[in-house]
Amino acid sequence: MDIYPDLRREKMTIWLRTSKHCHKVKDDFNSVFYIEGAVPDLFSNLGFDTRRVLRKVAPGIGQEKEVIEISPGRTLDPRKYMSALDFFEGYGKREFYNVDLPLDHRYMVDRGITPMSFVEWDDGWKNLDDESFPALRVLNLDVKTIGRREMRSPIDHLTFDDEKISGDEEGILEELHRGLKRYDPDVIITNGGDSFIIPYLYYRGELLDMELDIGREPSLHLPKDGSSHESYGRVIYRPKPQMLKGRIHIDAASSFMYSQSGLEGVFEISKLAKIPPQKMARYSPGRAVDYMEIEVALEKGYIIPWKKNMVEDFKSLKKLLKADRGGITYVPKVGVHEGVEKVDFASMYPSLIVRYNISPDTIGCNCGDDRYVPELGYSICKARKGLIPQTIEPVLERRKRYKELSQRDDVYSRKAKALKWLLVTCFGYTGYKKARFSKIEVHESITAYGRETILDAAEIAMDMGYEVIHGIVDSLWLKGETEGIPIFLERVNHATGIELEHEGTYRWVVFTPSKGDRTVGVPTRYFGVLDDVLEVKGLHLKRHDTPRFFKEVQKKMLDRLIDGDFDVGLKECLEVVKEAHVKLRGREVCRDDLVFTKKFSGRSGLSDVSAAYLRYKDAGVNIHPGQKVKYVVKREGRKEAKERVSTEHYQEETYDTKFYEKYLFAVAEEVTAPLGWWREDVERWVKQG
DNA sequence: GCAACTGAACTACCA
DNA sequence: ACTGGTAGTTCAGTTGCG
Repeated sequence: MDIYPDLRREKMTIWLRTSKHCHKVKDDFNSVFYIEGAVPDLFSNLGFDTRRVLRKVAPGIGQEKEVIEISPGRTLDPRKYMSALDFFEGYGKREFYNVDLPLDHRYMVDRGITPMSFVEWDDGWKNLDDESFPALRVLNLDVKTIGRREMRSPIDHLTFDDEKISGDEEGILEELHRGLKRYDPDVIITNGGDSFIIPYLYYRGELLDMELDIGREPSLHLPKDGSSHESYGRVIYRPKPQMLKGRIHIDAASSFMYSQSGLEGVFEISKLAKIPPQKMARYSPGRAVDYMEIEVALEKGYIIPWKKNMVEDFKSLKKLLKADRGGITYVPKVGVHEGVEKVDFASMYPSLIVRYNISPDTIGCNCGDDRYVPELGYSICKARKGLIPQTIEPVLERRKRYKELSQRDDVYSRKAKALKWLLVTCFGYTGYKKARFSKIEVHESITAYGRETILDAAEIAMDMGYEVIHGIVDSLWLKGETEGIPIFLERVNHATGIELEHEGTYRWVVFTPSKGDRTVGVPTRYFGVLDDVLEVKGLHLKRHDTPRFFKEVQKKMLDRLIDGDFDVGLKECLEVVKEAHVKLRGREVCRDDLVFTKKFSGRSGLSDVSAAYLRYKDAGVNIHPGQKVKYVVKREGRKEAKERVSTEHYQEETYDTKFYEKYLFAVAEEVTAPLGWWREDVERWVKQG
């Protein structure tokens, strides 16, 4: 169930679930690795077996290379020895291979087992090859504190699934202990367990001198800050993971996969990528892609060089020099369109990767049996299947199967969604400079084929008499007959080899104008009624930083337009704005409905966000870069944080009506402008009428 | 000395 | 620690005017 290397005893620990009990087994794993050059004394002194071998280096095209294979004969993390070697010999003196591969993953690859699967253990593994997941007991655990959610506040009550546990603190914790013993859950789901709940419960237990085990074995859960890191100018905050032993703790608040695709999604990816579920819950889809590519590389007999950390990050300079282009974006025609069809390519980039065999080990091959990438002219091998296509192809097939099954069973739609994230990320990963098998030419080639594919589709559409209203990357908006779409799809599928799908028919669709040039449409902001369902993209309503009040105003406005009568609908929209305006002016809006939620990067100078950060700090709450802050604007532009914004820690009800009024008209304009009513028109109407 | 302008920084969404 | 493309707001420094 959960597998981790126990380095002290140098064994792998595996948790197994039978119908009745949970068992722990231990196994040895010889973590073989490779180095360049002569055998260092260090390794012979340690008693490691060494021999010279020939191996291919991933993800290269090239010949085999002579390296030394080192067999420690036991479970150990080779990286420890690498740093020792670096210390004696000087940094970067030789290449290392297979040293930074996750041990639990390697173990499973080696033994042919996967997490969340049926196996037999008899001092060795037998995989029983069953696609279903075992039945596990799942517990939802939550805690409510007396006062603020912090370590020093006592427990008010616990929620143990639907059961509320209250009373004095000692009683509550004893009841929790008994509950865990009795129910013996395999999975514990929390919301904020990493950042708070788990270390908090252990801390409260400690204060009362009580023994508390939330896992099946004791483990340490000290309260500790998480870490912030930066990627492509974005700061991301991760709380310290609180991993249980023998149980799977999933914190919904720090699990992208769980929030996107539920428990089944996490298990699905865990199984596919051979990552213990407790870890997978906290990993990004990119990590899963990395693991899957490692497995394929190992299967192909490659040795994998150690990807050391990049030394410098010349981001701006690199960006300037970079010729890499992304997907196609059209400039849509502003305003209302009727009789529009939406079509899009199913998993376009992954399908292109497979169809054209785009991979770091196939590009620039020039073996004679290759094809050439449009615009760029790179050669790609047709003869040998590449590492990336080999990784993706089964995922594509599996997702297709799940999508078909998802009509009948929600479980499959969740699994399909998890796989979708894997596929999307797989493309991004090819252009990510820190990724193990990234290669910029691969990324360029995928987008080049992508542009060619959608342009082909647009051309076929125009040949068939459709007007191309809009297009982004892999989607097209076409004005014309619904009846012709099936034939159109067929022609495109035939011409491009990538599956185009009919997303639906719009009753109407509206593209919003750019603020800079009111005659020009914006590619990623539109709304409409697609197959009788309101579809909204990119508007304030869809932004998580928009205060609730304005989301509701915009939603109400859009609801008035659904039936497609824009004369009546527009007037009703204006009424909605007017009502909201009166409320704002009269200070009748609840403070909580005016809260902005924005990410604090730690860089911004004198901004609302940094003012909010200062106010959190004053209240004794330290916000890390990458975390979000919530605030209400008290007085726009003031220098003093206290004057400028308020946060939840203070009883301050006041807000800047002028500022929020402006915001209201910006939100309203987004809906009315494409219908001919600009901000000043709305403002005039609201204030006079 | 202050308003107006401008570019960089920041935050967010779409595919 | 996935990508490029894009919008729109705000910050902070510079320019222009009186």
